[in-house]
Amino acid sequence: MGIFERKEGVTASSWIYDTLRQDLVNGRFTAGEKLAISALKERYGVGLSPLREALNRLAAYGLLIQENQRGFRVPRLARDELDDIADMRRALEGMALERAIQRGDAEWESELLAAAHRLKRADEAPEMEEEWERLHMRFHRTLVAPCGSAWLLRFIEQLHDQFDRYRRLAPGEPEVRHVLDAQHGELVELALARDVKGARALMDDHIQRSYEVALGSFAR
Amino acid sequence: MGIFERKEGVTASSWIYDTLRQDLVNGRFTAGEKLAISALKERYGVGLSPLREALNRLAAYGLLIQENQRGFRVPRLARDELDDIADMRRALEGMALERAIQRGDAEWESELLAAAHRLKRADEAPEMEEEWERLHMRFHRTLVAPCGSAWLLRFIEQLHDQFDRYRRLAPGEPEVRHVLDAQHGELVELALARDVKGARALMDDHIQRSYEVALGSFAR
DNA sequence: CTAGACCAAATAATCGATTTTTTATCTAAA
DNA sequence: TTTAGATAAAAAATCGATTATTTGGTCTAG
Repeated sequence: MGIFERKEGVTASSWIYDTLRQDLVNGRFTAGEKLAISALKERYGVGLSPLREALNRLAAYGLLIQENQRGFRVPRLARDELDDIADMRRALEGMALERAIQRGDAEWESELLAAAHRLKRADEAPEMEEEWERLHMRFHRTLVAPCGSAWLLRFIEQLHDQFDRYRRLAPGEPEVRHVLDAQHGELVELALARDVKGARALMDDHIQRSYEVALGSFAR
Repeated sequence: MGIFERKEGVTASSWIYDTLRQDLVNGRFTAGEKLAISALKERYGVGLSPLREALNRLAAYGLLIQENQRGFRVPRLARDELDDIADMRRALEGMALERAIQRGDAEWESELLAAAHRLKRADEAPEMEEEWERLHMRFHRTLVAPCGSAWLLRFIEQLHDQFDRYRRLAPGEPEVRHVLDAQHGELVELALARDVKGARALMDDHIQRSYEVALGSFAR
C-alpha cells in the first residue's frame, strides 16, 4: 500500500474557502462591505452550495460576519480590535515561543534555520510579495511549532490572519521593515541559544513594531 | 423606530447549528463516529443544505473534523488533548480573570453576584441538569466578561465547549462537585475584593479539579 | 413634509435532483 | 490464501430551481 495517497482531494468548497480566505486577508474586499453572493458566484465561477459552505466556515473562523437572513459582511477594521489582536498575539505567541524553546529538539533547530534562511532571501526580492508572505507566515509558524499545544497554535494562526488584514492594508515602511526583517534572524539566534527571556522580549518588540506598522491602515 | 428588533430570525441553518453544537458538547454522539449526513437529515428533520452549512461551521469551530470527499467525523477523545485544553483554559481564563478584576465596574459586580446566586440555587436542584449547565457556563462567562478582549473571550468559550465534551462524559463525583460549587462563591468574593493573585490561584485550582473530574471520561 | 403601509425587486435560504467520489464486494490470477 | 482489478452500492458534493425574507421605492393619511 502506497504512502502517498494523502494528496487530499480538493473540493469546490475547500478551494473557494482557501481562495476567499486569502483574498479576505489580503484586503481584496472592502472592510464593512456586504458580500453579494451571486456576484461571488460569477467572480469565482463556483456554485451556490460550495460557496455558501465556504462563507459559513469563514464566518465561524472570524473572517466574515454572518447575519441571519441578511447574508455575510466583511468585518470592519477598528483600532480597538487591532489593539486587541496585537495584545493577544503578544500574550499567546510569547507563551508559545517560551514553550517551544523549552521543548524544541534538534530537528526543530534545523527547520527553523531553514525557514529563516528562505525568508531572508525573500526579503531581498521585493518583487515576490506573495512568496514573502508565505515564507513569513511559515517562519513564525515554525518558530512556535513545538510549543506542545495544538490549540495554542490554532489560536495564533487565527490571530495572524486577523492581524494581517490590517498589516497588508497599511502603507509599507521600508525602515521599520528592515528592522523587522533583522529581528527574524535574531529570534532564531535567541531560540537556538535557548534564551527564553530574551526571545520573549524580542518577540514582544517584534509584534509591537508590526502593530505600529499595521496602525498605518487607518491613515487617511 | 423600536429598539427590540434584534430578535434575530432563526434560520434552519442556525437552528441545526445550535442544536448539533449542544448535542456534540453533551456527548450525544460517539467520539470518533462518522456522521451519516442523510441520517442526521432524518433525525433532525432538516434539509441537506442547512445541515451541511451547519456541519461546515462546526468543523471550523473545532467540534467536528471535516475530510474532503469523506464527510464529517466527531473528534476522538484523547488524554493528550484534554491536557492541552485544560492547560489552555488555565492560561487564558487566568489571564482574562486578572484583567476582568482590574477593569470590571460596579455593574459587573452586581451581575456577578446575580449569576453566582442563580448558579448556587441550581446546585441544590440536581434534577435540572440542563439548567445548571446553562447557569454554570453563564457564571464563568460573566466572571471574565470585562477582560476587555473579545478574542480572548471567544477562545475561552471555544475551550469550554471542548472541555465539556470530556467533563459531561465523566461520571459524577459528588465530593469534588461540592468543592467546585463552593469555589464559585469564593471566586466571587476574591473578585469583589479585587484580589487578583488570590483569584488566579483559585481559578487555577478550580480548573485543575475540574480537569481531574473530566479525566474520568477515560474510566474503563 | 413625514411616518407608516404597501408593493415590487433583490437577495437569502432552502429544497430536490444530479453528478462525482469513495467504500464495499466480488472475482480471477499469483 | 493473498492481491489486484472491476464493479455495484453508498455517500459526499454540487447544481438548478423554488421559497421565504429583506430592501427600497412609492403612495397616502395626518
